Amino acid sequence: MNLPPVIQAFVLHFGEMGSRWGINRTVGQIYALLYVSPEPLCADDMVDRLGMSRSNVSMGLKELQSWNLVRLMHKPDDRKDYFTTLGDIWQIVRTLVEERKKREVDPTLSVLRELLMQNPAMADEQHAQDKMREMYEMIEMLCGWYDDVRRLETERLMQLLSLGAKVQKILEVKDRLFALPGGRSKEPAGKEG
Amino acid sequence: MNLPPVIQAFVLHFGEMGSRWGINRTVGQIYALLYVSPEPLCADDMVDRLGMSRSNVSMGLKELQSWNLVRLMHKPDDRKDYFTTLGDIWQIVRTLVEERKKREVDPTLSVLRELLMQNPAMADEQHAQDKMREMYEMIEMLCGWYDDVRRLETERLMQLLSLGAKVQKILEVKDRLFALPGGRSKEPAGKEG
DNA sequence: CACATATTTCAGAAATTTCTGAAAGTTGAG
DNA sequence: CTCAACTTTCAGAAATTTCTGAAATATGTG
Repeated sequence: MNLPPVIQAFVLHFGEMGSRWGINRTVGQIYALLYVSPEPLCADDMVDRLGMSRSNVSMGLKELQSWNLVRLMHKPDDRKDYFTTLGDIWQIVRTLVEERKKREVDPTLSVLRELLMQNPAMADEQHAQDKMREMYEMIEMLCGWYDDVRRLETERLMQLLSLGAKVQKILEVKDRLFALPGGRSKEPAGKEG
Repeated sequence: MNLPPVIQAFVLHFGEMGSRWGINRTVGQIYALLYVSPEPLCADDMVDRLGMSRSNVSMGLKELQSWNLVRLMHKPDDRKDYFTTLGDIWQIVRTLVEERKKREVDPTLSVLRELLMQNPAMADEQHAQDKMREMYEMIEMLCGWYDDVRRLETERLMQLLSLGAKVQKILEVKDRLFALPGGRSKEPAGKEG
C-alpha cells in the first residue's frame, strides 16, 4: 500500500469491517479510499495506492456500481474512467440501507410469505409458522417505519434522531391532551390519521 | 437434512442470509432451527435434523452463546445440554443490534477517534480527516438515538415505529406552539430538555 | 481499418473459511 | 477411582471465496 498513514489505517479498518458484514475486503478498501479522496480516482490510482491487481480493482468497482455506491466520471481529454462516492455520509447510509433491503430483506419477506401459505402437516410445522409470522410482522413493521423516515430530508431526520426517545414524552403529552373519557387514549398509535 | 419441508426451507434461507451478513451458514441454520422449535434441542437433535457433524454443531453453539443468542438448559435426569433461543423476536433483534454495536461500531468509533487525533501531514490527510469526522459524527448521532430507544419497552417501541414520520408532524405542531417572536423556533431540536 | 489506450472477463492459483473425525477433556454415578 | 455419557478441541481436509495474469473486448483517433 502506498498511502499516508492516517488514510491507510482508515482503509484497512474498513476493509476488515466490510468483510465482517459480508462485503469483500478489497471492495471495502476501494470504497474507503474513494470516500476520503478529495478528487475522483481512476483504476490505476487505486492499483498504485492499494497494491492490488488491476483486475481486482475492476471487479470491485463493478460491484460498487451495482450497489449504487460509486459514480463514474470522465475528465476532458482523458479516456480513463474516474470514480467518486456520491453524496454525503447520510446519503451513503441511505443507499446502503436501501440496497440491503432490496437484496436481503425483501426476498426474506417473500420467502416468509410463501412459507406461511403452506398447510402445516404437523404440530411442529404449525408452531414454526407461528414463529415465522411473528418474525414477518416485525420485519413489516420495521419496513413501514423505514419507508416513512427515508422520505425525510436529512435535516429533519437528524432532528428526529437527536430527539431520541423524547418523542415518547411528546406522545404522552398528546395522549393526555386528546384522552377521551372512555379510555380510548390507550389504543396503540396507528399509521392512519 | 431431516426436517419438515416448511422448516427446512426456513432453515436454509436463514443459513443463506447469515452468510451474507458475515455469519457462518451453519450457525445461521442452527439458530433458525432453534428459533422455530417448540422445545429446547440438544446437540444430537441438531446433528440429526441439520445433517452436520457433531463438532460443527458444538462450535456453532459456542458461537451463538458468545452472542447471547442462545440459552443453555438442562432437563431433570438428563446430562445433555439443551438449547433455546431467548425472548421474542424483538428481544432477539435487540440482542443482535447490541452485540454488533459492541463488536463493530464501538471499535470503529475508537479507530476514528484515534485517527482524528493525528496531525495531518499533507492536504490529502487533512481532507480525509474531515470526511472521517463527518462519519464519526453520524455514527455518534445514530448511537445516541439507539441508546435512547433501546430503553423503551417493546410496546412503546412499536408505537413509535407505527408512527413513523408522523412524529415529524407532531414536532411541527410543537414548534409552532412554542415559537418565540425572535424566530428561535428554527433551532434544531437538541437532546437537552 | 490499424493502432493505442483502457476496461472486462475468466480460468486457475492463492487465501481464507468452514467442516470433520479423532482424540482429549469434563462430569456425575457407582 | 473407573466408567459411561457427553462436550470440546484441533489439525488437517474440503469447500468457498478472493485474487491474479493473460487474453479478449471495447473505444476513440487518425
